[in-house]
Amino acid sequence: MSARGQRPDRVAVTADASRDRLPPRRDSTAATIRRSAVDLFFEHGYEATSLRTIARDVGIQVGSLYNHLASKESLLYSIMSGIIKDLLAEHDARLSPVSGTEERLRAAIDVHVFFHTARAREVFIGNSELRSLTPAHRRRVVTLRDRYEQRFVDIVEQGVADGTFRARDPEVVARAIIAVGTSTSSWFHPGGRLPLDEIAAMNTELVLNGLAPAAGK
Amino acid sequence: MSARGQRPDRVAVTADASRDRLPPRRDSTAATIRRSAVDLFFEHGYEATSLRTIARDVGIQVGSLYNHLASKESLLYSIMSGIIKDLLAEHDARLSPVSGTEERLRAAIDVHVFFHTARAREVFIGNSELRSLTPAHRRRVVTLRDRYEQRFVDIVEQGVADGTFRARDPEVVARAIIAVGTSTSSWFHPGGRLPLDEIAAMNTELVLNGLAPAAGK
Amino acid sequence: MSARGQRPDRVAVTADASRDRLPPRRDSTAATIRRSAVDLFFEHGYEATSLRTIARDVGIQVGSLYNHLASKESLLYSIMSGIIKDLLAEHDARLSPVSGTEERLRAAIDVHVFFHTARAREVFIGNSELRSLTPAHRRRVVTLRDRYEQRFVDIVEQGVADGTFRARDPEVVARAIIAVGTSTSSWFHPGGRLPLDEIAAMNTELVLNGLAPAAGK
Amino acid sequence: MSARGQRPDRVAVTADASRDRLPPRRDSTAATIRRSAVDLFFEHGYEATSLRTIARDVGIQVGSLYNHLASKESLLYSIMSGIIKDLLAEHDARLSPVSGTEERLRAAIDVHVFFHTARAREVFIGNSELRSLTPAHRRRVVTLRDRYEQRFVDIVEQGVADGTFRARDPEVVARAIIAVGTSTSSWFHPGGRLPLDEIAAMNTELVLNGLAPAAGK
DNA sequence: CATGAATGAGGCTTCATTCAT
DNA sequence: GATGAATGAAGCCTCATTCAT
Repeated sequence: MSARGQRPDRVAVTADASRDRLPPRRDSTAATIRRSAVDLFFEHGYEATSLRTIARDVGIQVGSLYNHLASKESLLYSIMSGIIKDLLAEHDARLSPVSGTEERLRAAIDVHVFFHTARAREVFIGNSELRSLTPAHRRRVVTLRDRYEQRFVDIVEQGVADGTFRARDPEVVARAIIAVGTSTSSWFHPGGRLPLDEIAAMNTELVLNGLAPAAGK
Repeated sequence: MSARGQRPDRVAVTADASRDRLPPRRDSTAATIRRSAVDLFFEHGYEATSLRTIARDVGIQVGSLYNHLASKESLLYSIMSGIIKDLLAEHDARLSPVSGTEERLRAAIDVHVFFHTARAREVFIGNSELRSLTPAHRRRVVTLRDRYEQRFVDIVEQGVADGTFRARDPEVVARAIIAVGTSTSSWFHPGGRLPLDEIAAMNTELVLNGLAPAAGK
Repeated sequence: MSARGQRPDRVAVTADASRDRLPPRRDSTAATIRRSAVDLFFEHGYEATSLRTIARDVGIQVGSLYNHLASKESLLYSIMSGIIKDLLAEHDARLSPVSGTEERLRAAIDVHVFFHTARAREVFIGNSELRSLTPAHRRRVVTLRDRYEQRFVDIVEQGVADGTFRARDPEVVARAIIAVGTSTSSWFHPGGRLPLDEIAAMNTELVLNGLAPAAGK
Repeated sequence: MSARGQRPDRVAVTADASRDRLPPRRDSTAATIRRSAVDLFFEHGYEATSLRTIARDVGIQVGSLYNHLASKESLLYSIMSGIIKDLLAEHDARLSPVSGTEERLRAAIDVHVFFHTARAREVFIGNSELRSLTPAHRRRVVTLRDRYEQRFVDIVEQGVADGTFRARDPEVVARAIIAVGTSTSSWFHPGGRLPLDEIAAMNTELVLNGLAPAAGK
């Protein structure tokens, strides 16, 4: 709960790596499009955002977009699958060296909150635009999301098994934990009344207390 | 935590009674439209739902819709403001006779979870379509939502004041509590592995334990 | 050119007689509709005026309009044929006692200008909405208009025959005279810089001078 | 009044040259749209003309129109402001070398009549569709029209000042002159009983006689 | 790679008209 | 006579997508 200050950037770094892969030249048009799309999908929603708007934001003509993407939906899919893959990668990278059950849950919540805040717009899209995906694409994204959720279930189950936690149903609890962290990203904004690491700490505390075996009624 | 079985219906009664009337015959066209809209907005989103689709679902011509509504947006607004008003009413009705702080929080979580599950589709719309409202309408809905959130903040603050709860920041905690309950409605479906009242109980337990003063570090 | 003050009302009286024919009871709904239609057709044009707007102006529902009219077009036709019939009647009533050629032209211009100003809105509609009539209705209105125009041609021809006027082509001149008077109604408004009878006098003077045989080059 | 035969073409040249080019082949789509719109607005009026109809006339899809115009109203505005600007330019070009007051009025009437006849459809639109313009656009067109009218007022005032004309009110007279010329365009059609230059001559004669100082009463 | 024009479908909304009550 | 709801057509405009240049 102490040295939390340096984490946000670490999170952000990994996250955006995918964006400028092999040729680290100046910003490719494709990357600019992706960034515009994230902003606009976040602000107005996928359905309410037209390719015209994206093109205007990027500074090219609508037709030119098709040199960089196959369809509007494929653009959404690439954003949605990208963000969840990044989240999984971040989670795994951060959790792999941690061993104690409680410490693992702390770390998991931590990554979750910071990632959701650092990349709030993409995460928001990831949570709200599932309906607009092709069935095939939707299935793939849902699979990734389930995989992430399972990470939390595993930790809670492990904790229940080794006596660290007390929980009637690890799945329900895992979802509650995720919801707490996710919801933070929807109202937190930098420069507000409280700094992010303090909010994260409170969330963690609430959850860990809630799971503490001694506290049972 | 005991006699929780009979509550769901009690909750649902106030608001959508018309929906589950026994003879599903003649209902006012306006009510049918509203019901169709709720279903379709929930399933495909407001932007992705066309009035054509609603009209087809209702069984009238598109133009005929305008005998019952002023615009597509006004339909959305009436749904969104309606659900939050119902929620507030339900909360107040259920909480008014309860006095102990912990009991009040229990009751609040209870109403929240059951309401969110009984009317999951409207609630979901209420949480995701703010962007599609007119600025004026958006402001009104946000005001109502803030009012509801404040109910939880008040309870937590009261609990902190009288020593029932321990919380560093009542606002953050209130939001976490709401998020836990709200999120349940997005994955729960009747007939699943667990009954709703059990899930609600687990959420309540998690939260109350999390706030228990004894559990402090 | 002297006692012109009493004429406007005389003109107006005949004109509106048709409106409240046999039962001089309180304003029939039909008359109210007609008056609203004249105002709205004048201000926004026939095509741009919806029956909804007329109904709102009258204070009834759209459907109720059909208790008083057969169709939107028939409403227009009744206005258009009514105004031209009134104009013809006015012209004939005023001209019948006048005998000298120049005096007859003076009187004709006079009636024309005052009628066009007293009932400017209907006249404007009569001049601009021919296109919106049914072919059959259009033919009838055009016939009436031609009949009115012929009144002026007759006077000019008579004047040319008896040496009062000099004109190469009476038809062209007659149309010019009518145009001068008609155009006045499109810019004149009571309370402006000049009173109507003075404007009419100037128009008459211009035309009579233009036709004076002595003035020929 | 002498060599008037060659003028019509001179008048028409400036503005609509493209319309009567010999090979009626490939024209820009934008120009084709404009031409269709002029024809259809003239024949049925702006409100009664749908973009559907224009598109069909041009031979493209309705949506494709929007590659060439911003809105239906902007199309109307471009036609209306274009015609009055052309008229002003034509007037100035033709009047600039003429010096005598009477000669200037002759020339002005001449240009007016021929322009109004050569481009009768656009002029008609310009005179009848003001109501359908945006307030801002309407203001701009009205300003241009006032400027044109002022040209005639100036000439008449000059004539009154130097004794060439006799007129009680130059503004009223100027409007009468314009009305005579404008009205001609509404009934004249080539191949009729009289050639255009003869009609124009008669109008000019009527007006000049009407203004002749000797003819005073 | 970018452009500009075309497509065809569909968006929300308004219209005149009809008709049972 | 008035009402309110229904119809079916049509209004203007925007959309994602394609393709020749």
